[in-house]
Amino acid sequence: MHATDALKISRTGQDHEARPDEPGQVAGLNLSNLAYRAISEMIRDRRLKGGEQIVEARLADVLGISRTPLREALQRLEGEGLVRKFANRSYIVRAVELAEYLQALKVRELLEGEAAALAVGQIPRDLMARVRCEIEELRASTSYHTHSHWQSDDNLHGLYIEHCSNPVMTEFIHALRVTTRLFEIARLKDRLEPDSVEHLAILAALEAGDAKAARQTVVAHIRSLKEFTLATVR
Amino acid sequence: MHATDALKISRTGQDHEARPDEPGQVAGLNLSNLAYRAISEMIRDRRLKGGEQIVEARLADVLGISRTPLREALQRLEGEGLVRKFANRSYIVRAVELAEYLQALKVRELLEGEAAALAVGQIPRDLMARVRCEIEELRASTSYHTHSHWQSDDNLHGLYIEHCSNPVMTEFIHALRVTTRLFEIARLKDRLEPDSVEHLAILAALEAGDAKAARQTVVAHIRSLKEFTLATVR
DNA sequence: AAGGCGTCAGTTGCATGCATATCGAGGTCG
DNA sequence: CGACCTCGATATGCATGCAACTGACGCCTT
Repeated sequence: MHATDALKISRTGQDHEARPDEPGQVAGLNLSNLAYRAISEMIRDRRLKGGEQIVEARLADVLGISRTPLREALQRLEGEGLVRKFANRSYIVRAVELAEYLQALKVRELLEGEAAALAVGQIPRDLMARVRCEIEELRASTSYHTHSHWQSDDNLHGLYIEHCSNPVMTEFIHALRVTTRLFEIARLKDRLEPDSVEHLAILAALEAGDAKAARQTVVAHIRSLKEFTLATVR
Repeated sequence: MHATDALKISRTGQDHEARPDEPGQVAGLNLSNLAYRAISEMIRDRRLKGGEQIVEARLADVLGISRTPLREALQRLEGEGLVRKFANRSYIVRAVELAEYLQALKVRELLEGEAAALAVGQIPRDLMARVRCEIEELRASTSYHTHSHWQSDDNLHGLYIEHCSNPVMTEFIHALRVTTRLFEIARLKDRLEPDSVEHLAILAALEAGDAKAARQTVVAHIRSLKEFTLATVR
């Protein structure tokens, strides 16, 4: 009847009896919020797959909370576009199809290109050095883990996304990247080598302080991603 | 203790677009949704001002519903960024400051320019003709109404935003336009004449099928808006 | 006079219970 | 045999009640 407690969310990190005087309430740590984060993560990790139906009572039980905060979390996710609801039916985890993926890549090309150009000269050198190390380690590694692939990807793109001096642009690019990541790329592993090469090219342009090259390498990278997808899909 | 019923939302209204199995149907007509739409409109119409605190019980009473669906609506709005909440305090209507406004305009410049170029040749001529009429009527009118100013603005920009063949781009531009509209422009009325002129220039480029000119006139229009704001602010 | 503490009103957080809508299985009638 | 109706299992929609938290005010102590 009861799900294992492993997935349950909790304010305390452990089970019962919340400690009321723990600070760190910047984000707000109520059940709605925790559920929001948990579900958000489940979707990104594909523990909830695109198109899957969400049954409130069951998910609430899995998370160990009642339906009320769960529903609030789902509404928030709907506002962000991670789930949708039709008529009076269940929530559905958003599924990104090829067409939408390509459309989002097109927009990313525009925005990320601009962000890269704007970020030139704004990025701490040690940060770039660290990301370079990460890419090289990943490339040299004998084992492959999806998670570290995505992480390195986030870190590289984050370099210019976070330092373009335009928080609105930063936010929108993040949203776009969520969309593209929801599209399940077959044979993602085959992207490791081209990703690494292209990422290093972007890094070189950023380190050289060459705005034109930064924009151009980023645009080329995103186009390469599009070509790869089109090639593997057909 | 009861508010006047004037503002209350209701299912029974003439909302007759409730086709049972229309494919695009996302809305659903439950109280959460109605509250969502009502509040969304209140924010856009500035009946709820930026920075204003939202007291759940009171707003629920005004809308004639209980707190539960109201809270769900607020969560959704938070996902969309129209309201924010700090720690365990009340929701606050989002206030867009000058800096964010300018950042959003910068992004709009990029995206709307591209959208206009993409939309060339895709827009029904009669639609363009109608928008042209509207602009000319508005310009010639002796009275000024904020609402029709915004409406004409929406219609003109909508021409290319809706017909750029990239729904993802469409959606993001819409979100950006919500952000910029939340910024209260002082002396908006003084924008009527420049808006009209610039809108007609955009229209001419679209009608002529000149993609380069379309992008350029749109970019110029948005830059003009920025200049105007900077001039009136100081 | 200044700082600590209790109290209270106002507010949000959440579980619960009941009303209502949906879907499918199986029976009925044309 | 198929269209339609019924009924029950399963879902979602929402109001309500109560617990917990917050901020303000005033009293008490020092």
